[in-house]
Amino acid sequence: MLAKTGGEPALASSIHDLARHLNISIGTVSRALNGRADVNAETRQRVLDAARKLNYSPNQSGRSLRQGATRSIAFMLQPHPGDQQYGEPFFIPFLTGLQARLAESDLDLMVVMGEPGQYQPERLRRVVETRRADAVVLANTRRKDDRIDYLSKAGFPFATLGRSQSGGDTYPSLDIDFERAGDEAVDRLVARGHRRIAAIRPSLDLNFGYLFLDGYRKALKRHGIEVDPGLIADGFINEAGGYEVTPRVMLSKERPTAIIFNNDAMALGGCKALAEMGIRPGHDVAVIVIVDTPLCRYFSPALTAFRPSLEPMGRRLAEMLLASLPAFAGPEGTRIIREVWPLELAARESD
Amino acid sequence: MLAKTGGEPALASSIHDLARHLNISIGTVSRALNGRADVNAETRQRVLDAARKLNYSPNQSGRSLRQGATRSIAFMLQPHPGDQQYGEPFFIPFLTGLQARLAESDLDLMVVMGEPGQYQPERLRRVVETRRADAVVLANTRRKDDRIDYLSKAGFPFATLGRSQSGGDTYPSLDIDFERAGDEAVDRLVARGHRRIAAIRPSLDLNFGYLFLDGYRKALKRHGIEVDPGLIADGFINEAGGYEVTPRVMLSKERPTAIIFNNDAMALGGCKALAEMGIRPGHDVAVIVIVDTPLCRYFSPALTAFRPSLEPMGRRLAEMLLASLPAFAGPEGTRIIREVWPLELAARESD
DNA sequence: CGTTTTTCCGTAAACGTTTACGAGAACACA
DNA sequence: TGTGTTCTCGTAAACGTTTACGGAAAAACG
Repeated sequence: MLAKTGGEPALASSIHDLARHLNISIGTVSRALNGRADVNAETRQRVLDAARKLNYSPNQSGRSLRQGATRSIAFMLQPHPGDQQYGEPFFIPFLTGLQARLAESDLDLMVVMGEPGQYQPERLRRVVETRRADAVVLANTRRKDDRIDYLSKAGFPFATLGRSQSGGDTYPSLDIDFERAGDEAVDRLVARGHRRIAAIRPSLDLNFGYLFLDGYRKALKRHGIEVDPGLIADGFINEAGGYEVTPRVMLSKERPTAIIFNNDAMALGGCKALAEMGIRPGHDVAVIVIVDTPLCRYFSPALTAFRPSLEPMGRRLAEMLLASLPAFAGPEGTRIIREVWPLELAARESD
Repeated sequence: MLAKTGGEPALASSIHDLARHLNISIGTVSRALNGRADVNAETRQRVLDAARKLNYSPNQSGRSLRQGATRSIAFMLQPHPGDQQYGEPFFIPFLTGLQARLAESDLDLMVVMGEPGQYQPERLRRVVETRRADAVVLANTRRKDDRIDYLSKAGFPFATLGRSQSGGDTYPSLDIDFERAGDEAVDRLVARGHRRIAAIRPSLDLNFGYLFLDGYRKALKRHGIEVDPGLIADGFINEAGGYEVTPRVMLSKERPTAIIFNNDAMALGGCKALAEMGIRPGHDVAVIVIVDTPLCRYFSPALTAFRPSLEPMGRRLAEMLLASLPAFAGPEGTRIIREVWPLELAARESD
């Protein structure tokens, strides 16, 4: 058994303490606290005052047990594996928005760490089975995603940042329009005279890698440019991956004049490789990054990138998740919403 | 009230279901599950089998309520404020280690988001008062830290990554030896012939900024170099901060030949500023970064940096926290441990 | 065979809430 | 004054666990 939080009176006060202190029943105290109608105005005020004075706040375990709901939402943070892998700064603003919207509905956000590199539902299973959260938010969705399969089979409510082929259309999802971003990136490069455009994306089954490539291919086709498999490369989704794989496309028989990176970390690694080959991004080869981070802006040369609005997306996904929960759904009942948001181009120096 | 997780039989089974199914009392079921001695071996096996078959796992709310402990530890992730601020990739490997060690003691890690930029204990208060966690881990400790004051006054168990002047010596803490890193950075630069060495650190009250500067000053003094206030600058702890503040030291009356950055994001912004001034890191000015990230390694030129071992630190701080909790303390009772870990130099191209 | 010990299990209380139910008091209305 | 309605509150059960206690049966011992 862990340390009880009792001992210091300031924290230990329960609804019973309030009742005893006021010479009133616990039922009345609870009703007063919860704003029920059947309690005298003066009594309610006395309860509220006493609650403040005794520093009362409800024990969440007791409340959860009684209500069958924890009033907390879990976000699964899934680090990529590998040495010195610092993971996903990407998610901080998203989480900020998510948290903000949940707080408005008096819900807590808890982030659970996934096993680095393991996209299996083990950590998730723990949350679900011990009922630590009422719903889950997933990110880094894969094309075929075990976590989604698990959650839908278990009938546990969830929403995802990113689409997947798993689970059907049974859950809310919000995604960035990677397809359009890939398309527009090609458009932009072609308009600037490029015909040999390389694409570098993560090798994992991450769904956005496929979406990006779809857009890339579609745009090339529209411009009558044949897709050269030698200009498409998959690498591990970090700096090392970009570093390793970029030379491969640059040593293609006909060297590309532009590269689109599907990930900022890969772009950094890729630019490092370019530098070692004596190739200057922005001069000798154009570079566009699909998801912007501060790195892109402060790199030299500053990298042209497509930027999502992560904080609003966090808010929005929370909204969509709540709309899918029976307890929160508005008049029109439980709705499953799926949205795809465009990215905004941040034109800088590298293309 | 939120969606009950009941409905799908696979998830809803309680200890009562097991008891009914086996024609046995719930007390016996609980004892069997918890490995108590006073239960027949055959009975235990039957219970275990049934638990697996009915996919039983204990309801954490019920358990927490009864035991007065949640078996979960909260980590407070405190984002920096500001537009497009992607926060703290730094913490992912640390959290991985923390989580791993906690899991070994069957404890869950939950990350709670702090209000961006607000180092006040509001979000913490919520966790503490509703007893959602049994202890807290803090990072980004400030010199004077309201969160630490709050937790110690409340008598709530916690540990910190990073030291502080608040709260006395009453809590376990693990810190990086920023002082020594600052010292060694100067040492290294002096050995390479530098005498005018700038220091750029975060302007917030973050404690490590002070420790770093202490080491910097001490080393300069040892080498008989007078501290030039014009070579020390504080900026906001992100790329923009480094970008803004670096020109200031470079335009000092006598230009520095080396810069030590106390933060990788600030270093990135700083190098951007240098590039715009036509100053090449590694050629025209030496650059050392105190806390290494993949960015440092893949930047061009690769930035010499001091690297902490974050994952082991996470494990270690979990260990220290557990040792301070009465319920986990070993035979020697409750111990408060404070440790400071050295950094390892990753010598690269920029100095 | 009687007594003591051990083994095993059931009973019930407790953790802190919320809430259905009912009852007493006050009030309105005739 | 009698009856019905409205306010306000207390009672008690329930959520799913764990655990102190006691008792019955079995085993050990003389």
